[in-house]
Amino acid sequence: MPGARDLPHPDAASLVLTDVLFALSDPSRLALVRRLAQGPLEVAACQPTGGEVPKSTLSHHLKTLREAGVVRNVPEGRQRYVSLRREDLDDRFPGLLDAVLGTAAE
Amino acid sequence: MPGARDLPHPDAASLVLTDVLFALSDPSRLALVRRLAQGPLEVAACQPTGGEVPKSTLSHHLKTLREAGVVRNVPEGRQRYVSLRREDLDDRFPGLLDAVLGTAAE
DNA sequence: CCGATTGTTCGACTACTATCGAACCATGCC
DNA sequence: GGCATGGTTCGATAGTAGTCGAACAATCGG
Repeated sequence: MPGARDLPHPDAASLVLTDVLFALSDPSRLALVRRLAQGPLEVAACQPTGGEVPKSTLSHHLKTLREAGVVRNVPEGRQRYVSLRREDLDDRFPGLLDAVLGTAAE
Repeated sequence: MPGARDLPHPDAASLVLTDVLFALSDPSRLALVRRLAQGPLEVAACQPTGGEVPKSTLSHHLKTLREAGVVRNVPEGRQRYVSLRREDLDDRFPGLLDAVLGTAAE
C-alpha cells in the first residue's frame, strides 16, 4: 500500500463562500487560479511567472486555496498536481468562477 | 453651502477585483451587502440583525466596503445613506455580484 | 447658542496572515 | 540502502486587519 499522503479537502457541498472569496482576494493566488483555469499544473509550475518564491510560501498559498476548496492537490508519483475544482465551484456557486475569471488580469 | 463632508469613493473604472473580493470575504460585511441589495440603508440600520455592534466597528466595515468600491456612503441631512454600487460593479465585473448574491446566506 | 443625534476618526490592543529558512517526509532511481 | 528530488510542515518574525472606547465633527431642534 503506497503510503497515502493525501491532503484534506473539503467536500463540494460544504464549501463556504466567504472562504472562497478570501482565497481569491490575494493577487498572487488569483493569478495562479487564472493559470489553473487552463489546466492542472504541478506545484513547481505554480511559481509566479518570472519571480521565484520560496517553496514554503508557495505551499502556504496552495494550502489556503485547497482549504477553501478552490483547488485540489493530488500526489502523483513524486510530484503533486494542482487543479481547479471548477465543477464543484460552479455547482455550489454558479457563475462565480466565470465572473472572476472573466475580468481581465490587472 | 452646507459643509460638504463627502467621503472618498473610487471611481467605477478603477475598481480592483481583489479588493472587492476581500471586502466581500468577511461574513458580517457580506451579510450587510445582501441586505443592501434590497435597497439603501442608513448607517444605523446597517447593524447586524439582533446583535449590537459598536459604532466604530460598523464604521470600519463600511469604510472597507466603500474603499473597495462596493458601497457608496452619502451624507443626507444628519444621517448617511449607504447603498450598493450595483451598476458600477456589474459594469466592471459582470456577473460577479449576481453570483455572490445568488448563493443562499449561510 | 446649547444639547442631542448620527457617524467618522484616532489610538491601543489583539488576532490573524504573509513570508521565509530549516526540518521533515515520501518517492523514485542507482 | 543511500541519495537526490519534490513538497509539506514547523517556528519565528513582520505586517495587516478586526474590535472597541473615547474624542471629534456636522447637523437639527429647542
